[in-house]
Amino acid sequence: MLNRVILIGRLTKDPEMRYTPAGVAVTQFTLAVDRPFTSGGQGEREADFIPIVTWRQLAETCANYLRKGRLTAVEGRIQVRNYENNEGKRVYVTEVIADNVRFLESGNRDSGGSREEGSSGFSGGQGGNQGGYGGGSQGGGSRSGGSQKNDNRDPFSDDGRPIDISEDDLPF
Amino acid sequence: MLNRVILIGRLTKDPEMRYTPAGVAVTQFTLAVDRPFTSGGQGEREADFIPIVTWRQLAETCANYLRKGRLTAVEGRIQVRNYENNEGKRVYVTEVIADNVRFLESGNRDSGGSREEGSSGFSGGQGGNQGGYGGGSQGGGSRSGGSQKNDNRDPFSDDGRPIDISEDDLPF
Amino acid sequence: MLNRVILIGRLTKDPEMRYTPAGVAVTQFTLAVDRPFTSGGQGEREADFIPIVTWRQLAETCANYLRKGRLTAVEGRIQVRNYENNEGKRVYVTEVIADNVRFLESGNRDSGGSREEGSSGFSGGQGGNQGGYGGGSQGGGSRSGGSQKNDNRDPFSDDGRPIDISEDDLPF
Amino acid sequence: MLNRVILIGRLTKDPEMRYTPAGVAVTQFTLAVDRPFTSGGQGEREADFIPIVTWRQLAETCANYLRKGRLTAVEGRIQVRNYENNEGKRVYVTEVIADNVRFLESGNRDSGGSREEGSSGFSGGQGGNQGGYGGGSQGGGSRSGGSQKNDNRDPFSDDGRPIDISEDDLPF
DNA sequence: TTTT
DNA sequence: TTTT
Repeated sequence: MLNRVILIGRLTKDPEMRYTPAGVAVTQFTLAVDRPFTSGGQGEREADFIPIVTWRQLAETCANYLRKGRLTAVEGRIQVRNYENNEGKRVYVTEVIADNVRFLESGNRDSGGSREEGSSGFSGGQGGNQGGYGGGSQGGGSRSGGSQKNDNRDPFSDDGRPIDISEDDLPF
Repeated sequence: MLNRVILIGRLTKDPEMRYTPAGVAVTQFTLAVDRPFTSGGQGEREADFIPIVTWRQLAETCANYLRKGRLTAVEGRIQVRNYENNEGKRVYVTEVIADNVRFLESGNRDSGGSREEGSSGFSGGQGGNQGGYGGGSQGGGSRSGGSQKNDNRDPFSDDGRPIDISEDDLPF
Repeated sequence: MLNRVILIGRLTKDPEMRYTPAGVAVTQFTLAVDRPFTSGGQGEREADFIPIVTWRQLAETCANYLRKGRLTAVEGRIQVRNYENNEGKRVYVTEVIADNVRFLESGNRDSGGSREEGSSGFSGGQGGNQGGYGGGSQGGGSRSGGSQKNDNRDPFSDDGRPIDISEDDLPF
Repeated sequence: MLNRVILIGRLTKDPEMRYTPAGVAVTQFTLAVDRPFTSGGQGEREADFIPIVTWRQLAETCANYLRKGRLTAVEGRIQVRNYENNEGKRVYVTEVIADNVRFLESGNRDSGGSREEGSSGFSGGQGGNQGGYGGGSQGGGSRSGGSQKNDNRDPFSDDGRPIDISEDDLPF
C-alpha cells in the first residue's frame, strides 16, 4: 500500500554495476547508516549496513559518481526477495530499491589523487559545494525504473543460471 | 535536494476538482491530521489542517473516490508559493503536492444511504477490506504529474485573472 | 545518520508478544505491503512481507489491538542484525524497528463474532471509525523504546541459548 | 494520525535562537530545497523556502552549529498555526517542527577564515568527513521537545504582546 | 472555514 | 527577504 524509505549514510565500498541479459543497468551498493544511539557500556556507535539497488539511468549515474565512503541520501522502498539456495533452503534477501539518490559529497575534496577514490571517472558538474543530483523519479517525466516488474530478482546472483528476462518483460 | 512528506488524516470536506485553461485536472483538499500529543490542561487533541494538491490522473481519481471524513494517506512534497495580494502584500502559501494517495477507507461502509457521503459516485472495486489505490508515481511508468513545472500556481485563485498557462508549458 | 521507514500494509498473522528475561515486552509481526505495480504477464499484484519489531509499551499496545489482516501504518527504522547459525554460517536479518504504529482499522467491523479476529480483547476506545493510536515516540514524553540499545537481538530466536540481557543493560 | 517530513537543503541565513519567557530555547531557520525539476523555458531550477522550528536542546545545537549555506537534513512534522493579524485577518503559518537535524557539512571546509561563516565557534569533532549529529528524538531517552504542547505559538512574533506561557505549561 |  |  505504501512503502517509503529514506536513508542517509556512507558507501561501504565502490558501487558495482552490472547489466541484465536484456541490457538493463543495475547498480548495487551498501550504505552504512549510524544508529541514533550508542550501545554497550563504552558508548561505541553501531551502524546498520543496508543493501541498495538502483536500476537503469539512475544505476549508471550512481556507478559513475558514487564512491566508497561518500555521504549519500537514498529514497526508495523496501523489497524482500526470497529464493531457494543450493541446499534447498529458502533464503530471504531484503534490499532498498532506490528511486532517488542524492550525492551529498562530491568527489573533488582536495585533490583528485586520493588512492581510495579508485578509478573515479567523476568529473564535476554536480560536485563542488552543491549537493549533487542522482536523478530520481520525483520529478516530471523521467521513468526512473526503480520500481519495475523485473526488480525482484537478484542481479548479483552468480549462481550459474542465466537471468531469464526477455526483452518483452522490460518496461521500456 | 530532497523533500518528502507522508501524511495520514481525514478530509475536512469533499475534494474540489478544476481544470486549467490547458485542460489539466487539478484537485485540492485539506487533510486534518491529529497531532501526536494533547495540549492545554484538559487534554483536548488538536489537529493540523494541511492543504493537498494533486494533478492530472491522480487528481481525477481523488475527485472520484475521496469524500469528506475519509481516512487517507498522502505522499508528496512541500511546496511554498507566494504571490502579491490585492493590497500589494506578498502572501505565502504552503501546500503538499501529492504524487501518491491511498484511500484507507472505502465508500461502502454499510449501506450507500449515508447522507454524509454526499453525491459519492464511488462504487467499490478498490474499497471493501482492501486499502484502495489512488495511483501514485512510485510505480513504473505512470507519469503522475505531481511534480510538474506548472504546479507552482494556485489553480484555485478566483481572483479574476485568467490562469496564464500556455499549452507549451505543460509537460505532456 | 538518518534512517526512516513508513509502511502501510496488513498483518499476515496475529502479532506475537514475548518478554525478555529482564521483563521487557517485545512484539513481532509481519506486514504485507502490496507493491506499487503489477508484474508478470497476467497482472497479479505482488507484496513484500516485512518483519516489524516493537518494544515496551508500544509492544503491548500492538499485541492487544492488532490482529491478522488489519490495515496498519508503521513508522520506524531499518535494522540489520546478523548472527552465526548452527552450521557456522552468518545469517542476516532485516527488520523494521517501529516507534510509531497506527491502527487504521478497528476490531469492531460489524459484529464481534468473526472467527478470524481471534481472541481479540479489543474493546473500542480508539477503534470505531477513528484511526486508532498505537502510541509512538513522535509526541511528547513517551519513551517508546523503539530504538533502544537492546533492540539488536532477536527476541524470537528459540535456539536454546538464553537471552543475555542484564537489568543494567536496559534503558529504564 | 501520521505526519512525517524529511528535507535536505541549505540554510538561507544563519539560524536565530530565542528563549520563551519560561526559558525554553527555540531556534528558527529557513531551508532552501531545490525542486526536483526545472521550470520555465531556460531550465532554471527553483527552490522551496521552508521554515523550520526546533525546540530545547536541539534548538541550541542548531544555533551553535548551523550556518547560512550549510547542507542540512531535517526530520519533523508539518504544523499549521493561525493567528489574527493587526487588521483582524486570520493568517496561516506553516512550519516544519523538527525533531531530528543532521549537519551534512561541517564548518571547517578549508580554513576558518571565511567571513561568511560568521562567529561560528564550531570546531570539528562531528565535522570533517563524518556527517554531524544534531540530536534527534529517534534514539533512546532524549526528550527532544520537538513536539511539545507549546510549539503552537510563534516564538518570533515581535508584536508587543508577551508570550503567555506559564512554567506549568512547559513539558519539563 | 475544518476531520473523527 | 532567500541557499548552492
